[in-house]
Amino acid sequence: MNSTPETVSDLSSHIAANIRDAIIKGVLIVDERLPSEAELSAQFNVSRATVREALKRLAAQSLIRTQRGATGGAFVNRISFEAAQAQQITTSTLLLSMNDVSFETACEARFALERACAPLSAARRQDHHLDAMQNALAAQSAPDLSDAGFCAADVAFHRALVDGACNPVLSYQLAGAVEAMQPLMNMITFTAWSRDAIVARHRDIAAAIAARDAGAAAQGLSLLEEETQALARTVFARRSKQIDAAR
Amino acid sequence: MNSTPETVSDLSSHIAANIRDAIIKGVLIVDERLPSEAELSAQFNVSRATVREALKRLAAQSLIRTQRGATGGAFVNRISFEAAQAQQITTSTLLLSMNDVSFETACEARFALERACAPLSAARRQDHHLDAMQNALAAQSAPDLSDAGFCAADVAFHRALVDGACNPVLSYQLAGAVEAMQPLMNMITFTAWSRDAIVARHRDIAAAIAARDAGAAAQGLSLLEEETQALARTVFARRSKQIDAAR
DNA sequence: TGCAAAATTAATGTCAGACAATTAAAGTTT
DNA sequence: AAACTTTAATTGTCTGACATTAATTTTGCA
Repeated sequence: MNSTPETVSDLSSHIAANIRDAIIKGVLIVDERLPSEAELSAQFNVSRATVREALKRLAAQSLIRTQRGATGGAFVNRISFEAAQAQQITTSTLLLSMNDVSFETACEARFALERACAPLSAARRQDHHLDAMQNALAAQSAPDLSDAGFCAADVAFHRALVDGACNPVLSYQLAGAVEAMQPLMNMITFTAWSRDAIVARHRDIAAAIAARDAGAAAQGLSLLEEETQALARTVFARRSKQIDAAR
Repeated sequence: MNSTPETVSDLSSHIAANIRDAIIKGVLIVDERLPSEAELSAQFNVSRATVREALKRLAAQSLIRTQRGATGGAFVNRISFEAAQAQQITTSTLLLSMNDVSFETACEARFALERACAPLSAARRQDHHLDAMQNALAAQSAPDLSDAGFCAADVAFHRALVDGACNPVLSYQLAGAVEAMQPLMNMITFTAWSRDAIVARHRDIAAAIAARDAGAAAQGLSLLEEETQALARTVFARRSKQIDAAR
């Protein structure tokens, strides 16, 4: 129930934490208008500039939005899954790149989570999820596709798979895991041969989901994980050998 | 690779987005010092107050930290798993409470994700993970424990289970799912009988993890999910009946 | 009267300049 | 050499002003 500690002796942090807690506890409800900056500065006995810095902090977390004009002000924001996802992707991406998380670790986490979606997706997927998977497959099979394009289609495929579970919470959580992997995936150069292997796995997985076969889908994901890990090992091994040779 | 759109015509948003992109793209690296506020205001041709609002936005996302004093300034922050988790928990919690996500949906997502950790946890758990689970179990078995205390111990148990997978990315992702459920769980009043049932399941799961039996752990989690869902249905049904009666 | 234009008002967004607080480094004294 | 003092750089805060935006009210005219 407690939010970020924020024990720092910053007035603006303190005020931001104060308002944030009120929002989390439900004292301030969605679309409710906060007091104006002038009123807040009087309430907290600080200058307007300090209040504004606090409000900007909250705006950065999508907790509030502001409107100008006579009836404007700061309003408690209803966090959308979309906005939350965007934030989570930014955070997850930086987390992976800054903390030297190995490809192996990130990949393992991603596929473990995705396998968790497989049974639900097999049970509930709609036709449009299958269509989205087929479209992604078609895109991936296109010749003369850049590596970035291949990765983008890859993400689209897996997001369709996850969305098939028809559980927005699951989709939200997985978006972070899948998208944050992209910079790591982009480090890999996909040969024509490895692309074929991936597409073949995807085809199996799509068929399993279409046939509502949860076991086959999970197995397809496990195979794909193994192949992806093996591919990454090969690429990184070759790269480090080149580095050694260059010395 | 793109961050939050932020097409709004706010100078401070614009500047924040600018610096954020530089961090994401790696133009600014960890622990690098940004130009001073005075320099930034000169560079972007805005006042210092505007620059400060931009920096506060970034600080709210843990992208930078600031230090006062002669050699102080704003520094690119290495996002820690801990800080990222705290943010994610705040966001996830609000997401669930503001978007009227049903208990059922959230619960389903949580257990699906947890089952994904079970095989890894069974394979890799260390003794201290088992100890943490046993401690949580003991806490949950204590008589005269408040519902909030019971829920807190519940969270501790499941986090130990997840941490057993020894994959920081998984732990990070799951923390959001597990902790964000707490406010929903707190809506439930646990009878002595239902507590016993939950503790019994936990005991099974802990034993399965200790025995490195992935299948049994997953099965235990599935049973626990069923019972939790059933319990929630009962509680909510009784509550809505009371509301009807009060009319 | 009815309606369009103009004025008013209340709010956020931005600016400029000042001072306080903090901290590291340089200088001074013992 | 060690302890103290000064200095300089930087963030944190305050004040007051003006710009911009947008809803509301008033005014003017047909």
